Amino acid sequence: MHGEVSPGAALTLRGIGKEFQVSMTPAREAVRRLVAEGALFMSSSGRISTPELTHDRIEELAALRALLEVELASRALPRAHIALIDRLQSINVNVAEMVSKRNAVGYIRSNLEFHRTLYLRAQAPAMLAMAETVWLQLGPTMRALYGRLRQTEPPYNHKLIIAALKAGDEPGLRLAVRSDVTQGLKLLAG
Amino acid sequence: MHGEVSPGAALTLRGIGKEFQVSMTPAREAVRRLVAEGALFMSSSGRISTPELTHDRIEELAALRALLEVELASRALPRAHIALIDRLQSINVNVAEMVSKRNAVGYIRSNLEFHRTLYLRAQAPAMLAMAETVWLQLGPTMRALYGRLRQTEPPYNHKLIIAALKAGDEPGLRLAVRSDVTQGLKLLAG
DNA sequence: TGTCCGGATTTGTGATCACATAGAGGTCAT
DNA sequence: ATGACCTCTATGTGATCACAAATCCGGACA
Repeated sequence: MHGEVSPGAALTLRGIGKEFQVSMTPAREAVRRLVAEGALFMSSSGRISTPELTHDRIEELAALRALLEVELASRALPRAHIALIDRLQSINVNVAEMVSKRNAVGYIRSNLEFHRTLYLRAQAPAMLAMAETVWLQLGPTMRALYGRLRQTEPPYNHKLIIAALKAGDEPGLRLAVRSDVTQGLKLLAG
Repeated sequence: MHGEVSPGAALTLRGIGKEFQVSMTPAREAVRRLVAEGALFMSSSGRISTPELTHDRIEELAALRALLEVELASRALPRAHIALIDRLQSINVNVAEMVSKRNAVGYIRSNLEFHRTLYLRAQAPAMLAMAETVWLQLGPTMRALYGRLRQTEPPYNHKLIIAALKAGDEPGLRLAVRSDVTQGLKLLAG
């Protein structure tokens, strides 16, 4: 999810087992789960690798993010008190810091933390789980994306999101979330 | 997915293995996958059962269905040729037949086939997979729902869907799909 | 009659093994 | 130099086992 693994990287059950000091069995179960969630790809012969997404697939996943996350944000809005907004702002400082440090994994991690913190307020666990599944599928690809980020791109859309939350502006919030989710991925899919 | 198993039913790895003439290992992997997809519930001690959904969760899953399936239908609309519509109508005959026979599993199966056939045209595999995951989560609960169906409820919304497809009427299609997806589950969640 | 305790049984977990097959890498003929 | 072929290693699969823990079922007791 955090882009620590490159797209197309090959994995083996024995290798995973060794890495985490367990036998093949737990490694297999973890892999099966991740395959079910779309986080890993299993070839017809059973070989395991990180998926290499086509442009079409990236666009589709971006559309899914927009669909789900706009709804989650919208549901979180009426419950977003000042404490939440403060917390989002503090996470946003981290995001900016990671951008300036050009730390791709840190950027993705804190960016997703920003979104998750907001969506947790939506009280919609199944919907949040689906959004996280999409993040998982995009993980390896996102890293490739943020490698191309301009040097010190500020999380501008995040500021729009916070402003809309403060103002209780639902249309504005929906638009800001949609932009935030879509813009980076659009660049990559193009 | 088809409601063949009741909500809250307990399953064991050895039992599943015996049922399908395999050892525990493949049963475990299948179960892990289904747990990952939300189709099965695993207690903190690892016991496996079909989930018993709360009303809130049912409402949330219904909202997810609406969100995803409206989008899928909308994307399928421009590609819906007459052959597809014919096929939907023939599936719809099956749906009506299952309703009149009060065959719950058959009803669910053919109803989902109707939706899947339409959504396949959307050319959005990730989105369809997510919709199917929701169906999977609702499976056991849906059966309980359709047990309460009125005797010969015709698939009225399906006819609206077909009419909207024929007319190329996107707003009408979105509304019809939303109603079809929501109405039954609303009854159950209430 | 209801409650609590204790042993027997069920159940999931992780490890290990034999096996079939897919890839990788080298060899040889053209 | 290139492509076909072949061998050998790497890899996933399914089965089985030992083990720990949870659950269940009786019985004893209040």
